[in-house]
Amino acid sequence: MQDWFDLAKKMDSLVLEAAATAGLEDTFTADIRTADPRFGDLQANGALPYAKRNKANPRQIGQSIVDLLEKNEDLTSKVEITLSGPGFINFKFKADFLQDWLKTFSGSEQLKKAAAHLQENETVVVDYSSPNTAKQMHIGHLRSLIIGESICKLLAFCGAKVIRDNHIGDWGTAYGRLFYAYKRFLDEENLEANPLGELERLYKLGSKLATEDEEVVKESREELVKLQSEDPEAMALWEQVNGHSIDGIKRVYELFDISFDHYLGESFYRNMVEQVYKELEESGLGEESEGAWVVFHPEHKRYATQPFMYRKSDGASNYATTDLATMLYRAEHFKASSIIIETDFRQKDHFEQLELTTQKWFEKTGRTFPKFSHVFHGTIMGENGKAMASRTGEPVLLKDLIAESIERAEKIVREKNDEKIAKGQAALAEEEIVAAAKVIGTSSIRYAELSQNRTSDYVFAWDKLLSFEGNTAPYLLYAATRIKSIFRNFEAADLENLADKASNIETDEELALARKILGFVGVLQQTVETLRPHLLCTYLFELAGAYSSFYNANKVIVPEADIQSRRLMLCQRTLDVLETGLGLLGIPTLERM
RNA sequence: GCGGUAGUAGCUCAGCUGGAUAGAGCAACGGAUUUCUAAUCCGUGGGUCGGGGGUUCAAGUCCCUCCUACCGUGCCA
Repeated sequence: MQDWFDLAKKMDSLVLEAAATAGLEDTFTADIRTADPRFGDLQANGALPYAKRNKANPRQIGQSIVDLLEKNEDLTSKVEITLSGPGFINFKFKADFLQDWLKTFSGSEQLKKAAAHLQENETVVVDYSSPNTAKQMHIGHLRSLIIGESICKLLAFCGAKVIRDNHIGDWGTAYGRLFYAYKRFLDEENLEANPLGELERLYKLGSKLATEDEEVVKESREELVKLQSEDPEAMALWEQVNGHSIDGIKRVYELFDISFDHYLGESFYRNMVEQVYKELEESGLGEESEGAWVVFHPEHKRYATQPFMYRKSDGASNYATTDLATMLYRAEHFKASSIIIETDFRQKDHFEQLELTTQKWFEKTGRTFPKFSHVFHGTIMGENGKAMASRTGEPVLLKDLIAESIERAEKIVREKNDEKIAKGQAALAEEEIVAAAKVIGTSSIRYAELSQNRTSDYVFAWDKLLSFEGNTAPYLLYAATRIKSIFRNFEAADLENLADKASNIETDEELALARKILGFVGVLQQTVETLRPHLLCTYLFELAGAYSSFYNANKVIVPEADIQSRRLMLCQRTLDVLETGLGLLGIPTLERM
């Protein structure tokens, strides 16, 4: 039974085996996918394209495979096999099999253990969030942080070794102006209370003064030159500013319960740029153009003429240089088999050029090029169709966004609680209300972010984000809470080994729920392959829907012990998958809400 | 100019990389509640998948061509 965890994979191998026995060429692919529930659970569509390529009759090809599969008694005891339409092979799992599966893969630990082979032996460096220092985190930083963290959790769950690396922008040209202002206008109290706010204020002040006064520009440039030549005094100030900056950033991460393994910002790579210059020149990839050093890719339609500049005409490095050094460090020091960078879609060109360049550079120097993925996301739009901003035109700060979300959530929790009191139901204690509001508030922001296809822009609307209906975090949290509420009627011992005491699942709602639970593995795999968490969200929403339908139509606590056991078992498995899935999105469940 | 990402129900979005009669949620309308938490469930109506052409057994999905929005395109990151 263990090899049935990944149903699509199992069916794929069985169909391929049958195809080979039937004498089909090895160009045959099973093409397993989830089927429309009308037809079954899974379907194999491979007969159609194969027949087309070989000018054969697809139904005959399909029939020859079905005939062979039918001879496998172990298989036919589990699955109903039918051929239909132009040559689709449909598989419908029998109720006994659903039951066996639920019995075998019980509990989130079991799920995790079984999932751990999907990405085993992978070492993945994930670069996400990566804000610039000396600026407060605002709504523009939200997507990378939330999506990146979820990707990390997904990969780790599937058995990968994950290294969370925050590639902060801490060595940019902004420092000259910041230092100029810092030395003259620092408000120490504010720095203590709100380090990022104060640094941002100083940076803006320095920038403003520079536009008004040539002398400021000159002095700022001198500050930057001192820093880049690693003048001790400038470095000490930089260390101090950076320390405050990272403290401020971490305060925001704490609100989301996120932490990084490394903060290897651009500054970390400053002494490796010489090696990049040298190797790119020696390998013949780099060339001088208009006074700067660049890489062209003649085979590429656009990058044949659009340069990848890694050294400016004044001899200084830029972010291409540090990114190249970063690729090298991640490959050699972390021995990454895969590198993922999560940013805004506007940096697509840069990362395509980075990938092409690094690939050639590593090839010429005999290094192994890890798998590279630039995972990008669209813009969060305001309701006016432009990038999200507050009334003053400034981007909304993340700490304010979360605070408002929690506040709104608390209001709703209190309203619902008052209704409970009015109906004479058990009310939530004050701490429970506050804790629930915190979970609901932050989870709502997270889920709104993750449930969107990341490549698209999306419209941010408070009423949608905090809507407690539809495909939202509260809907899922509520489903989990109802399950736990049922369990509170039992002693822990009553809930053990339910599968052994259960009769066969039989109602439509029980069967539909069981099928949905089995679908988790396929969705997990697809989510990890495409690095698109919204696939998991869609699934969890459907799972919660299947549970709610079941809950409304089938009473769990009933006099018949065997029926009660099987329904409790379904509740347990639903909760396992729900908690596991929500956990991968960074969302904890609640006991009561 | 070149290139990228989008355009699917009134609104917000899915659509598993070419599969069977295009799906959800919200909003609208009709129903279910002596509750294992109704923050729920069941049902109804709603579509020229931006327009046009093409490829094939099969196109929302692929190729061409227009239209619209946002974005990138040599010294910011």
